[in-house]
Amino acid sequence: MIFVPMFEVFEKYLHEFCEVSPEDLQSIRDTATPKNLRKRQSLLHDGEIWRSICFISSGCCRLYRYDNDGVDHTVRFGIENWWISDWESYHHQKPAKYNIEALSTSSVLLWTKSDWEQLLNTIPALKIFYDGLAARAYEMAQERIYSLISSSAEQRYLEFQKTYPKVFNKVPLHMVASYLGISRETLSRLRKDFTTTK
Amino acid sequence: MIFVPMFEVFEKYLHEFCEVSPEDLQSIRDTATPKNLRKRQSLLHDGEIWRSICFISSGCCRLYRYDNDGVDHTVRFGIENWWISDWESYHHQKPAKYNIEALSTSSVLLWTKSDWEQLLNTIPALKIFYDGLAARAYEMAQERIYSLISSSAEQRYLEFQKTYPKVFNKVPLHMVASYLGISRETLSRLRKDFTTTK
DNA sequence: CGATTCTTTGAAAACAGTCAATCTGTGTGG
DNA sequence: CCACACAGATTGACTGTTTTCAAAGAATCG
Repeated sequence: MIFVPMFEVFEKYLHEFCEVSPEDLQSIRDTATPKNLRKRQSLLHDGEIWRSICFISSGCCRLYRYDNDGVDHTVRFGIENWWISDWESYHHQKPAKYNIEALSTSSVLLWTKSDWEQLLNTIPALKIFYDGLAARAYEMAQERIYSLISSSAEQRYLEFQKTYPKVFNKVPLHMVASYLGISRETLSRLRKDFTTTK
Repeated sequence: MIFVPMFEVFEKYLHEFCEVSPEDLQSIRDTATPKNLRKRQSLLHDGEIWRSICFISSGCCRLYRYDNDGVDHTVRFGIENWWISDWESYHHQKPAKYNIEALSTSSVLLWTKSDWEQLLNTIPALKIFYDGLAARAYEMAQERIYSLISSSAEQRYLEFQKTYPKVFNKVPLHMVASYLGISRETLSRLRKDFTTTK
């Protein structure tokens, strides 16, 4: 069982942002379920209910959704030290519209909704940390919306590469294209333009 | 002073989602600052720090941002019973990248950050309500991102009209175009297509 | 090495942006 | 009450970008 190193990553992460007592940390540890994922393994299928919150200790995942034509669209990536969830399904405990899968071998920590809520209720520092996390997620979403309505595909590509280099280096280009809202062919041609004009 | 009706709107709204005692409600009322806005009046200029949270009692506002070419992009609308803020500026108390203005005669209620935090700390029900509000805002943002990366301009237009009819009917079309990430001319032509083919 | 998966390329068609002009409705001042 | 200004919406002609479809090259993995 590769339990310990996985939790160590989380513990180190948590200590950076949040002061919790050793006892509280123990509670957090006790309620966590570690899970190892192979490449392409699914964590959530649309239609299911997402019952946990999920911290990525290592590897890379994505949140995506199929449109009416069966084409999938990458809404969000997650790498180590990120959280990934379908918040809508989680908050309302209703069937998910989104899917989550690992893009490479990954390990994650899961807490059930009730356990996590319990932790938030009993550990004020964790609640404060978590609220800040949600606030930042919203800010990032707004920034992305602004980018999508105001910038060209080329600008968005460069911005993504610059802002999330670690993610960029871990995911296939056709998923970057999907994330940017353009076709893989267009992305390919944009990249070609850079190398020929520069 | 048109103080009372403005707060009545808020009170009615709050009661729908949140149970607070009369005393708590009084605290909330006491710390609110009402403000009337004329059409085009600004609530926040980029570069300033957004120091309050803002509830719209009546009228219509928008959150927008200028790009490097000086073109403005509407990131969000707000009408009665909505909140409007630059959360990034609010949370970190740093200069705003966004602007907020009234699109028609509007009245809003403002709470300073410290007053609001005080209220959240002393009124658990308000805190729970507020957390839920933030969660829903995030879900809506994610839905919008999905729409922007997966749907055509035409689909996004119809979707917006259907999902937010009240907003749609209050704002000029060129701002709808800006919100959808297309030019006003393109929007105008999309609309023309509907009337000729149907 | 054979089979996926990922990326690139080409050509045509669909789509969206720009610029400039016009049209429409609203409200204001003379 | 009219004339005018102004903001908002539309249109035309043109240009530029993006998609689509089909095919072919890389790269990766068992």
